[in-house]
Amino acid sequence: MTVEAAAPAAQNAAPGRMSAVDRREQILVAATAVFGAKTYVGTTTDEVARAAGVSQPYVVRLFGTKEKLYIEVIQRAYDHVLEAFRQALPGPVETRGERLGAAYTGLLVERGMLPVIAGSTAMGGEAEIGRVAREGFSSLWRFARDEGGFSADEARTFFAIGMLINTVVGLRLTGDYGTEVTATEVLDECFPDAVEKVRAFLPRADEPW
Amino acid sequence: MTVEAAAPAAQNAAPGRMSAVDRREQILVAATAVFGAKTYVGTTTDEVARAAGVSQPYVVRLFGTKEKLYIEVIQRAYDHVLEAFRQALPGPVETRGERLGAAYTGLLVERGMLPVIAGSTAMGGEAEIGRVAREGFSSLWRFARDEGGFSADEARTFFAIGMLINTVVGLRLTGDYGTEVTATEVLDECFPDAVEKVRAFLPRADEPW
DNA sequence: CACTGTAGTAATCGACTGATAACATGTCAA
DNA sequence: TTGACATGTTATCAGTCGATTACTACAGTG
Repeated sequence: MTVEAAAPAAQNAAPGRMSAVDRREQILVAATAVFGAKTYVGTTTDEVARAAGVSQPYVVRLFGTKEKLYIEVIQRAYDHVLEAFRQALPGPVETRGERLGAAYTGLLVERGMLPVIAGSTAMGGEAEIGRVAREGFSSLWRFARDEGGFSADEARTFFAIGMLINTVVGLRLTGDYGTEVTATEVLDECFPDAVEKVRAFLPRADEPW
Repeated sequence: MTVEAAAPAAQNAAPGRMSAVDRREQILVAATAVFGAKTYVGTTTDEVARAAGVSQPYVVRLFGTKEKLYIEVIQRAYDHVLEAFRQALPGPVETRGERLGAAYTGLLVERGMLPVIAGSTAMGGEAEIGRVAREGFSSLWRFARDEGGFSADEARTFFAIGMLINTVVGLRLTGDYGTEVTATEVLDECFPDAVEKVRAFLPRADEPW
């Protein structure tokens, strides 16, 4: 009704049986893509199921509820960010910000990862989900301060830019690149090193994902 | 089901009849609060109606569809931000950033205004809504560049901080102020001048709004 | 081969929600 | 006053969605 449902149908055609552990991971990957494209409430468990190539009741049974599934999705997303940061940390302090920034935009290759992070930051009002989202953000902040050696002010700037990236991604500004002044300028002048990655991996405005 | 519905029941007890124009504005105010608290898809037209003190069908009839209502809400929100920026612009260049920043956080007094802006930046995937959201963001950017005299780099930093504010608001980090390290640090060290306003007007993590 | 636990589906239900239709009430001009 | 339009409601529907139930099929073990 509100969303022009585009059911993509089993992206990774799932063969016969699979171990529950593998199936869980596969569903989490699919769910990340769908939740990232349609937000938490806008996503149906059926869409997740079809994206993963399984039946809708099976998704529910594996994760209990849609909420629990979403919580696992954002926890996994924050874990991936943290892991990417950790791997990008070693190196000269001068380029530390660029390295971590590149590690963040590098996550664009994992469909829905960044949109899910961005979307989770708007869900502080939900009791359980809000708790997990705050904890996820906090874990990144503490990493930057404790392990990364960022000062409070450096951390502020770093995270601020990260949130701007989230916005660019969320708004699908990349679709207007080259045709609209603001979009072109934001991307071209402000994220010169990321623009290629962003443009390559991001859905355009007219695509559901 | 997913959201612990807390129907606030007619905040501004609407007396008898009202001109359609006033009623529209009243509903837009209420809708801003509800959409801001529960996101677009998470909000029902019935909640908006009860918050405004009218019946659900009347909301639908006045605005056509829920989507059109939401579009008016975010357009109005971006208009308010632009207006606040415009009023805060005159003055010395040195404090320009602080003035505009204060104008932005000052919008916290209008319930849902900032969350609605923040939420709209995640809806680039929706055809109509995405168009309006991109146009809204673009209007702010062009204001900063053309009327505000910001360089591209200054604009980037300014908007990045704004998006970080959105995140703080969306995550309800203010609820953890004083009890959690990250929340306290982000608010205390990074937004020293805004922390009072934020803490005064923002819903806590356990409140729906 | 039989047994058993795990992977998976089809069918279906109850609650919710946006929208519509039909009806009611107030207000103002002539 | 009366008609006519604008303001507003109650009742209700049709579609959607998360969840439950009951069933099926496969794989490994003894």
